[in-house]
Amino acid sequence: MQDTRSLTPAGRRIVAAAEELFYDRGITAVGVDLIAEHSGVTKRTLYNRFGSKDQLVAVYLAERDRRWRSHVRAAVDACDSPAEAVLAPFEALRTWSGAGARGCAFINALAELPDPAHPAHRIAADQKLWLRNLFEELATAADRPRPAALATRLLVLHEGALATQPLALDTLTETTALARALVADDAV
Amino acid sequence: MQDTRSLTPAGRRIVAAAEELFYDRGITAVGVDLIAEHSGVTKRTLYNRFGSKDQLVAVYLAERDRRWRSHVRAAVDACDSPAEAVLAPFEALRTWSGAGARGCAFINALAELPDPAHPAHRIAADQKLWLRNLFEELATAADRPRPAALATRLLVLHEGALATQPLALDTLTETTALARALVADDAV
DNA sequence: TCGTAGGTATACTGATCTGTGAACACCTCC
DNA sequence: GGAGGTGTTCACAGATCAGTATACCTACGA
Repeated sequence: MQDTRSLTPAGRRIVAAAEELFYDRGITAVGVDLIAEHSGVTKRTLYNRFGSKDQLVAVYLAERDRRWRSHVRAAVDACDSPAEAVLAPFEALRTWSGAGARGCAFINALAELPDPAHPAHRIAADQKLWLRNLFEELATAADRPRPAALATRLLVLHEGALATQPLALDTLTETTALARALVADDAV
Repeated sequence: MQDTRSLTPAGRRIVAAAEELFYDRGITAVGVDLIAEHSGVTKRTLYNRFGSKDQLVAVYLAERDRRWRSHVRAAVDACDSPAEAVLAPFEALRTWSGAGARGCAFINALAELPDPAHPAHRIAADQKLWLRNLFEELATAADRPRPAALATRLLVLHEGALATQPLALDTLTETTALARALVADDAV
């Protein structure tokens, strides 16, 4: 859709406020008036920029997706070995959002917007598919056997750690350990 | 809270309609008028039984939790060996809801109701904790080493399979295979 | 026979939410 | 100096939603 950097200053502030409010309080629970107020902008401007709330939701998810991918890519680039790079998304998850333990923004969005025709569905599905393919690429680069199956397993582990995040069970360390074992041990 | 069997006939129909509608379309998106209409009951009766929509949401989640636990227990009891029983929740997940691929009702509820004071949070957290403890009990009964760590890993796998369910990637078979390997192989 | 519980029918209140209309101000670039 | 893009102010429409009020009906047990 639209790129954030091509937006006007007011548009960027709106997206920033939407990112925080939608994620923290839920999409349906947050009204456009609240977003306008938090971004110091009139509701009229919001509608002039984005046309509808649904469009703003799509921009919000696309922007979060963009930031997340960039965060993961940075973690991958920071790795020394290809084997270590396979685990980079888990390291990225650890450093992504310390306090804001509200789980995955895309899974949450799907929960609130059941209509498959909503643009949020494509964005969410694309994001997970992207991560799965990244896992497969990294596994291939690290010369792991059966990279496709390994990628699916790592994706499930990743989403499981993300989904159990709001439960305050501290599952990430155990999950990362298991992922490391999966990547290291060819037998499993 | 209230047990379903202690409810009046109209009350049971309301809970049944709420279960279907809340799960399929989302809690916030479904109004009390729609639930009353689908259960063939007046809105007045709904409020006489449950007092508020929040209360009805809590009853809905508690009832789904009860049904899910009973489903898992049945799968556990149907197993021949203790080692097989550790994997029963994954088998239960496979036979739980074939078509309704909307992910975990409790995670979805948390996404829509961010207020930690809402009764839904306690119910959801209790459900995941119950599953984790069940995994630990089953792992102990099957004489697996480090049952606590294994239970956490199996919980993450379970939640990961559930979270990726709406994405239509068919992750459950791969996840079950990994869980089986985890239970079988003491090294990992 | 009478009271009580469960339920119906219908209209209504008050709040909230998305989205629009119209007039006006500022700034930059041609 | 005019035009167009950006944003403001403020009122308002239209819809939806949670929850209430009032009156009435029926079955059943003491």
